Amino acid sequence: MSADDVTAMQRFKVGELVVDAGTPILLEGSNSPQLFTALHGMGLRYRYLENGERQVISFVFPGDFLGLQAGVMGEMGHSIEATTKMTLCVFDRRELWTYIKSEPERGFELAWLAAVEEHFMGESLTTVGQRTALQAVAWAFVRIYVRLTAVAGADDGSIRFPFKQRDLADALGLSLVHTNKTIGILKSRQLIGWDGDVVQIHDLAALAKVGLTTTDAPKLRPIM
Amino acid sequence: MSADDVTAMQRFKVGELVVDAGTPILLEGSNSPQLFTALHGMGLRYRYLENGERQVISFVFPGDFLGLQAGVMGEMGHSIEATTKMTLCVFDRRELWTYIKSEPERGFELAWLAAVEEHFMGESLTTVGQRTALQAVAWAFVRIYVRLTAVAGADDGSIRFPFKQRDLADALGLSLVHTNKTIGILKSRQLIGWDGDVVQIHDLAALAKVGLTTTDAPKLRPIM
DNA sequence: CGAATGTTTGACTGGAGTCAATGAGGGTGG
DNA sequence: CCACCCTCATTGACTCCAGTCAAACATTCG
Repeated sequence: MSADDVTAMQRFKVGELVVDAGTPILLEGSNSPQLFTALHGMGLRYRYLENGERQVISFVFPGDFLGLQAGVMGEMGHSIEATTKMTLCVFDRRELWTYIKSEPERGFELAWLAAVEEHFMGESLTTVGQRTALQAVAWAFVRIYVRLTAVAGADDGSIRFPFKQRDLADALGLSLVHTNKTIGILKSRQLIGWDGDVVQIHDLAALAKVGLTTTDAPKLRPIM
Repeated sequence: MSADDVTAMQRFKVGELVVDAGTPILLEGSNSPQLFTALHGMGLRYRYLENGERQVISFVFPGDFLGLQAGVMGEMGHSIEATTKMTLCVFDRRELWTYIKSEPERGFELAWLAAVEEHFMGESLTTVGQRTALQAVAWAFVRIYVRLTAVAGADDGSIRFPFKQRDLADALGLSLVHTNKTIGILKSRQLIGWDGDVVQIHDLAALAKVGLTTTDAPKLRPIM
């Protein structure tokens, strides 16, 4: 964003919110008056099925915009919860309209955000549907690593990943047990390490090969 | 859309395009100068994996907007192909910018379109990841039936569905053989019929129950 | 020290994939 | 008109990946 954009965002901004780990931020079906940008910490987007299973839609990392669906459609299609303590930049939904009217370009940016989310979701859909557990887990680590290092910059082969194996399993549509065993395979092959909330990527290229993906960072800027 | 909106769309519209069955409309990675709205006919959104597997992202029905990602992000994340002969309403991408500037509300509508697509994709993700073949297939028929009858109106329990079992299998991430057997179960239970390109929904409520879903039509209007 | 949470392993089962073959239509050219 | 081919639907046999059940560890916490 340009300095101009930042100024506009500042006017739009209402305040900052700090939530503890485990706090629900947005609920499926809700029409929250607030929208957020994640500044620090990490979280989860998820939905529950009728049978009690949980599907993790995606992980929330710093820089992600939260509540787009509520802001645009009036209702969230999934819930969002803080996994660690999180700092959120808060926007008022009523101001969103004002914000868009101030510059037509704002509306375009909003659409761009939505399109990016859709893009990632399409990629997830492909992975969950068509790959073996080993491929899916490897794919997930590559995507997470690329996403985190793209923003944080620091690229020493390790990332902070404060999630549980249960979360990864639910994200990939795999059982906890099988996810654990699959992670074990990647560990034994010296491709990754995972201890507590630190994940180490020992061989990104090899991991990408296993996950049938590339290490390309996604396009991050609108083209207009 | 209001009459006003339609007028604005008309100015934006470049022309109509008729494509034969099997014609690629938008390709993954491409930056098409044109955007489309499907007027008649049906198609498929899909991606190919490195190993040659195809994942069908969604079916394209009349009323769907095509090329949003290319228009906003500058690159499609998936390909779109006509399954039947299709009539498309064509828009020029360069005009999209002009269109948005004409009324800030336009940008919002664009974001709304993207959010709706994302919403559906999130639902698909949940289904593909966590359900048995029987649940997934039942879910798919319910969603397709609800979507088609919501627009076409005519609701006599049967819909035109010009796709192959292969397409449905790729959409759900199932093998062709297993999809076929699963369809056989639904047929034997008198829940559906499928002959050629006509699918009959004999018992929508029961089907929804099997698919762990509801028969609710999605919200179709922005709230601002 | 128990209680709670999360990771790791093993044994067993079953749903879904793969391979393979048979039908069932629809086109087409001899 | 019919043999041939091609696509798609259907069915059976077999295999295996991943789910489920169950139990043992490892940590943290009150």
